[in-house]
Amino acid sequence: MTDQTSPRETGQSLLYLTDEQLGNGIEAMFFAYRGFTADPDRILAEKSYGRAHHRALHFIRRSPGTTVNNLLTILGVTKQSLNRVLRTLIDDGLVLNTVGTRDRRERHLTLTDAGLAMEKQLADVQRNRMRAAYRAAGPEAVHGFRTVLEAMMDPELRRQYNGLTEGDTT
Amino acid sequence: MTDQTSPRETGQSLLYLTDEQLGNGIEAMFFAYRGFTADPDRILAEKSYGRAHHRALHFIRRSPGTTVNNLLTILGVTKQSLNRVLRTLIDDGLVLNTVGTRDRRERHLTLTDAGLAMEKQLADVQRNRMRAAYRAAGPEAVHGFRTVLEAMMDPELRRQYNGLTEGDTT
DNA sequence: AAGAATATGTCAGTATTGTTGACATTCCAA
DNA sequence: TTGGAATGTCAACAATACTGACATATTCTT
Repeated sequence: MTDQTSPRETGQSLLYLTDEQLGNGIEAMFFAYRGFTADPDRILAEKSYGRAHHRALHFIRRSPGTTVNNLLTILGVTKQSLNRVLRTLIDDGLVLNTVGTRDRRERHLTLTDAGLAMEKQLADVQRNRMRAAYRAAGPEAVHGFRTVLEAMMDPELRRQYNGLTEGDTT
Repeated sequence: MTDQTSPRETGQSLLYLTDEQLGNGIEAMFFAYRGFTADPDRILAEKSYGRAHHRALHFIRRSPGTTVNNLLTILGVTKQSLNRVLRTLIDDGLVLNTVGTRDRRERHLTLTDAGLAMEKQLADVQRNRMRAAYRAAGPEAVHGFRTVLEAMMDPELRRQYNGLTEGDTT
């Protein structure tokens, strides 16, 4: 059997991290991410959309009026890849693409009512799972969860993330 | 600003979970998973492999002698998809495919020395990030992290996961 | 005003990873 | 001995990513 995480090590240094313990965390991420995407995926499949559409809808709702470039940075994909997804969302009337007023080269992206409804439907099932997990685990676990996830991000992504979640002390 | 997680709610029930708090957790998963896969992805790209190869190597090392069917269940893909990946790994001499002794229809998968080396190279960088995150977050956060991830899995995947990590009380 | 730089969009080609469906082989078990 | 399970393989297709090249409109800089 594996040795437990030593309770002697509290605070900042966590010694005795065996490869196996770390590997279990890695597998936990893998399996949890599967669960994390499972519910939206089922809805998306019905509507012939994919995860890429979900991500676009999510971040446009999150930052209404965001520019294409900003979205590219957050999503970390190429403009060609994003454009394909945005094209279908715009054509299907879920996303509005408006020329910028200050800088007319920019396109500002917002969700239409239909887009908002779609995003909500996806967000709801994903939040439901999240809520259930949070409730089952308890507030202290949730805090630790968020702390570890944040520490796992690339520094640049962490900045993006912190910019989005300002004011949330969960 | 968002209200904090109420310290009154400790233990099992966590009320006051706003959509925004849950959404932040969702984004944390998204950004953290990007970080989680970033390091192995860089190595894989050099060698013209993908994440699918990494996952196969990981779980074969984890359960040496596992059957194709077992791997299919764990990975949650079709046999055609897995077979394509296994084919290249076998042809490249990273995975051994041996006929079962008890049931000769089954194929038992194990890593060759080259496969073990490759898997270790990938696991090392992924564990390094994990270790850094764990250290930065501290043991209690790690415990919470694992608890929430486990609660987020589909029940069936959780069973798979618990089967693999038996004895780890981290 | 000319030219550089920026933001966006688009076309073409390619790779990875997933899917279905069909079919063959091998072999265990009733 | 036959039915079904485990495995492998072929073919076609779809989603999502990539690179590279190029076009257009706009803004900034000199």
